[in-house]
Amino acid sequence: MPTTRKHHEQVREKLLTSANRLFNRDGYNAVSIDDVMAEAGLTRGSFYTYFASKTDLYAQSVAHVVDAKREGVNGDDPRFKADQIVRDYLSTTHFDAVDGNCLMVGLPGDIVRTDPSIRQAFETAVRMMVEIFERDISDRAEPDRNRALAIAALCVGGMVLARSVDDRELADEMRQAALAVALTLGTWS
Amino acid sequence: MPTTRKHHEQVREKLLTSANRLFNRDGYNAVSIDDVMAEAGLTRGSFYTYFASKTDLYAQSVAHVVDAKREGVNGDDPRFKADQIVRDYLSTTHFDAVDGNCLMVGLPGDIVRTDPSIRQAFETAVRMMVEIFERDISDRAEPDRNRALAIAALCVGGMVLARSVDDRELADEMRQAALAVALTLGTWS
DNA sequence: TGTACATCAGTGAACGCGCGTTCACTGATGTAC
DNA sequence: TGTACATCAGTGAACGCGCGTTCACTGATGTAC
Repeated sequence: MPTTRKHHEQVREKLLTSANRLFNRDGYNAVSIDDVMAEAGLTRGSFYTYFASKTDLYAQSVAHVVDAKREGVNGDDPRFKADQIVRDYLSTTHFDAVDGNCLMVGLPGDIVRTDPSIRQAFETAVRMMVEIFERDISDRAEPDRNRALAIAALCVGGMVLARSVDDRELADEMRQAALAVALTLGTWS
Repeated sequence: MPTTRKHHEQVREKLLTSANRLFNRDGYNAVSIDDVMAEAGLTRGSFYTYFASKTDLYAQSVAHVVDAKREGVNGDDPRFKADQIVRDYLSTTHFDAVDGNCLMVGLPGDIVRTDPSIRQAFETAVRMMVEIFERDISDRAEPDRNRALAIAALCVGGMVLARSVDDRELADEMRQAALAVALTLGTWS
């Protein structure tokens, strides 16, 4: 083999990480293939050595985040406890798009509707989140699954709404309300 | 005046209604100006007689829905009671995009971020919704506003997630969980 | 009432731009002998 | 150890398409006289 498999895997990894950050920050449409390649110091031509298409890159980005999360979930790391996930998700850091791990927020509805591979990637992500929430809901007397699903909806909806509104104060209020109610639902506060 | 002002207003109205349905069904990007004009039996050229740009059309569409809702809100029509709004929002009808009134679900994040006029239109919409929820929460003992905000987040998040997932069963589960928890929060069930 | 004119909705071709995708080619590197 | 070869990452120009936007022009209609 003229170029090593390891090298290929490293570059792919790097591209996924960049894509991840860019997609989350700017949204699917606003990120061009040039942008992603440039972050890795490459030009557009070699993109197709790594991915079949832009939607493929997106789907793989989602899967990449999920894989990273999955690894942490079974350990003791408090970052992967449900309440911390919710706090991170609805944090100002994620809101200001400095950093964040939810690709859903930036994806236009038309692409989701068209591409089943993306929907499948999201599905895995959603299932994992809901599973964690369900597992970590402290008080098990009541129907958990509904609450776990609702917490996921609160996170995404809270962030989408906060980001869609012009007034920063209203945005913050929305984030904080979503967070407060989500924590209550999980009986984490 | 060679062509009547009334005519202008009628056509504009028709375009907004079409745009509304199309945007909601297919998402911002997937709807072209041609599509909107075709629904009114016109060709693309005259679009700019009515709107300054595509984003202007979008912003006005949002405002149009808000105006329509606002009229109904103060009457006795049960369709404008908070619990019915939530039920409609999280209904299968809205999910299947046969009909629906939330333009937020179909708008890509990049456009929201770029265009302040759209964010302002959304802001008005969000404020109105939250206001209705707040007003109609039956039990006033607890902090209402947080709950009202959370209900809005639940609606949007529930629908976005349901639409982003490949498995219809999971999608239905998500919708129903969001609905159930939203109704509980409003103490409407 | 009838005629000339001004206005503006509507037309459809053309423009321009962004961007995903393709392609012929280069050059570095690992492998075979 | 050294040399020829095959492989494949990487390049950058070019293609093609969709679509928002512009523009010169037409034609219908309300208004002025």
